[in-house]
Amino acid sequence: MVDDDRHLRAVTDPGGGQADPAAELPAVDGRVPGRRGQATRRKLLDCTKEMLDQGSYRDLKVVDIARRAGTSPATFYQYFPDVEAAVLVLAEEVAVRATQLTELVDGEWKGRGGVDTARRLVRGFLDYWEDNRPVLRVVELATEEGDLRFRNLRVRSLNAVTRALSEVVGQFQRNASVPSEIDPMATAGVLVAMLAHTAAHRYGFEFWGIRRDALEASLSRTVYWTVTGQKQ
Amino acid sequence: MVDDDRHLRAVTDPGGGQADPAAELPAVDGRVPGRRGQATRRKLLDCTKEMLDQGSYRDLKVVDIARRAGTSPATFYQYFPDVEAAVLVLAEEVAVRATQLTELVDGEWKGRGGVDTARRLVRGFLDYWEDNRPVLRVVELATEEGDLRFRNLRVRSLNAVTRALSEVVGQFQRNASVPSEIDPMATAGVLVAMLAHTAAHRYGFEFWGIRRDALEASLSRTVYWTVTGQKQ
DNA sequence: CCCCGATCTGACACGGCGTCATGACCCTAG
DNA sequence: CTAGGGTCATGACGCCGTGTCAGATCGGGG
Repeated sequence: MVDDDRHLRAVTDPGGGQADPAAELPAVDGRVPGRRGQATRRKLLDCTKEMLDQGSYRDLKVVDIARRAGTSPATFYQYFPDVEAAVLVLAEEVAVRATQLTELVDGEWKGRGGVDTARRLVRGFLDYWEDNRPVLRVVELATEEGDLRFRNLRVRSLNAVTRALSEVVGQFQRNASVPSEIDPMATAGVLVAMLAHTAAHRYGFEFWGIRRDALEASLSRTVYWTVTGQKQ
Repeated sequence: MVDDDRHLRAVTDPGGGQADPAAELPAVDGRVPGRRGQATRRKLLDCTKEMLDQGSYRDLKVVDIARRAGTSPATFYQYFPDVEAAVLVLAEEVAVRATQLTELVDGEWKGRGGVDTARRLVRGFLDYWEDNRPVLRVVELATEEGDLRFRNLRVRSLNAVTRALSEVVGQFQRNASVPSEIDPMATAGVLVAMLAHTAAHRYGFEFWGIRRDALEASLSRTVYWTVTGQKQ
């Protein structure tokens, strides 16, 4: 109980390493690891990811990660307070890549080009999810379980796209194409929810014999209409 | 290892109790419990639900359920092979209530009435989720983790609504309101995904200051347009 | 080649899991 | 009302993963 502030210290006491905000200052027990330490830390992270690619989050044990990394469980705890913490770092890395989605919203939405923009956005979402499925699965999961760390992460990564989309909706609203009583942010949020959930459950759709083309088409159509308020 | 067929037996050997398909023949070790047994089983289920209402699924321990029910852990294992099994029964009960959603699709979709039908469907979804949030959370969770039992359950409950919606889309397609190259089932699936995900993350939306009214409005608008292919 | 901090790990206490054998309970036939 | 037999509950146990030490090991600068 006396040592209960270890994790806290790791967070509150940057130990002078705060200079580089990009490198998640990895906390051992308050110190910043050297070259060798960094390597093991990375190896542990990689192994965590590999395990996640294979089995479920629920069955992700520290022992297994350690074994796969060829170290002892104790070593794992040297770098992360628990499994969640390790996964959180992975999630952070994935969240950064979500910015690529925001860029897809920047494009022509008026007229025929709008359909293409919508389609590109849809493709981007499906691809992004495909590339990072295992980690995103956990983010979704942990968020739903009420974990604030993951929730904030999720909000941060989807916030940008949502705001961008909401912006576009707002334009078409001033245009009188979208009814004035509609809340642009709500609309954008709902669309993002649709994209995220569809992407997450894609293989569930294929189970019903629905191919990716058809999915893209339906999603694009709905996105385009909802955003622009216009028939394509 | 000789006894490894215990659970199997529970499933494959109805023991003559198959007459009532509504009563999930509860398996102890192959026998069907009597009055007292039924009672404890129910109590365990109820306590499981209560625990689920409070804490996360990950932290749901057999010990805690048993303690709350005022029995020993061993008793729990008399009725369920593991925690998942108990939750699955609860999920089954919730899934049955999903039929109420299908009924909401039956209604006038043409003209002004269609907007109301869409709105009622949206409301139904949000309410259904609100009423059964904790259990549905686990269904979503377990499905995403690849658990087939939960996945099938999820498919079964959402399948009905999706098919019904797809039916309506098909009508408007023959009407030439919806483009012929669109797959009705894909479209319906995408809409259901949107509704489910939005309902599941509703409190995430409120965090952004988006009220339920706005959410309903945006959802209804998108549903109506996508289904009917017509401006409201 | 030695030294010292950085890094790793064996050993341990703890707690939940799942499984028995056994005992308590209840109902009913005699 | 009481013994017998099935129903139900549980104490006790072995197993395994967690998280935490103290102490062993490593490896690069002096």
